[in-house]
Amino acid sequence: MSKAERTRQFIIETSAPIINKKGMAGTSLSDIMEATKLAKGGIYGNFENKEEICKESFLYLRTQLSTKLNNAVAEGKSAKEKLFNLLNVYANDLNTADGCPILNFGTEADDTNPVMKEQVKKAIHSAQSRFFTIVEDGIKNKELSSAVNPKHFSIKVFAMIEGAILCRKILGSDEQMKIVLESIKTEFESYML
Amino acid sequence: MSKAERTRQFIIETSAPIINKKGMAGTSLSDIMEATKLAKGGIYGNFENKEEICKESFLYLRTQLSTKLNNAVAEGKSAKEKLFNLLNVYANDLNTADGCPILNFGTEADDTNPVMKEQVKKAIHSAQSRFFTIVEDGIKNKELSSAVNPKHFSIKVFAMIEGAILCRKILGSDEQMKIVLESIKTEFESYML
DNA sequence: ACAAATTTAGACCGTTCGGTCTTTATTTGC
DNA sequence: GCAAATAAAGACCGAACGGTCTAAATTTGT
Repeated sequence: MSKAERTRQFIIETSAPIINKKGMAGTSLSDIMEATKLAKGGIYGNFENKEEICKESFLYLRTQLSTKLNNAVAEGKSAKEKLFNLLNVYANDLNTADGCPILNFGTEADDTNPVMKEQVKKAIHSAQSRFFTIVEDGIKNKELSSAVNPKHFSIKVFAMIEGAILCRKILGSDEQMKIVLESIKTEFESYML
Repeated sequence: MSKAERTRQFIIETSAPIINKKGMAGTSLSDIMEATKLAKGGIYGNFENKEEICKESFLYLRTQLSTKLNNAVAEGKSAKEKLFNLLNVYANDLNTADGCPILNFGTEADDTNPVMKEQVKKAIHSAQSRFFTIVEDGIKNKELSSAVNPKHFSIKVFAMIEGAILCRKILGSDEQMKIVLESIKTEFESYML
């Protein structure tokens, strides 16, 4: 890893949480300079423009969270374990401490930034398919009733969790998140054979 | 209504959809000047600063949507009618064409603007209590089983809808919203006596 | 319709914005 | 350890930012 590559990575990792918090438009280059303790030259030697830093920051946050979620799933032996492990990652608010990147970047990009919007679109599909696969496999394994619709379930669950992340952030409490996750668990258990 | 009051209202109504789309940080005063065809003096004669325009714009959007939702509920005779009418407003994506203000302002304000955050907080509670009251009244009227928990139901439903609004915006399709709303209706019907 | 009061235009202000470029400092391969 | 290559510093740029203020235009009460 060359010096430049290390610096580039360092800039991304340092900027990502700031951009996630303050937004793309709300984060200025001086915010990034201050956080990285780098001068303009150090930044622009590694990135073409602010837009690129934002794009890479989203990709980084998405990968970070994705890895954590995938690992949680992988640790489960059964569909139930997989789903519950996955939900527990969302339950831990440190994992989306500054909010979910899908929510943050998505709401900002939807009307203004088609490139980012496309990235968020991929992220949504990937998050939903994580739930989908668990349920689908559960049905195949005869762990779950074939009456449950994996597509509908995954869409509902994803939507509910994103909404709950928003509520947690604004209300400053994870009470609602807990209620939502409990409800998902209960519904899932009702599908078990 | 004085001239100034009319102008002030005109500025709010013109700016609100722009700020809802582009965000508070992403909307510049020149955006507002261009949209209203007013010069700086016309704007700053009626508002102290950009922040105030943002605050009033959110309040306006919130009231607009709130009124539409409340009217829908009021038109229903039974709990079922009330809820279904309410959900149908969310189903019509024109009502949240630029996205839900709670989602848009909420995600931007959460880490940066405590005053706005507090406004969004109120909006969430008010939206949730709309669902809560319908269910609670339905139980009182013996229309719904007392087994259903109004608080949990309203939290779940609100979260799911907010998530679905995000998905509709990013995915550019209301398929998922339809699935979510149908699922809510089905669940509600299962509670009916 | 006219005078006083109010509202709006727009020139102006300092600041900050994103971005460039030359100079200096630091890595890197040998 | 030294020279060539690379990376970072920071002065500099024009544009755009939010906001002020005076002068002109318009509304208002009579």
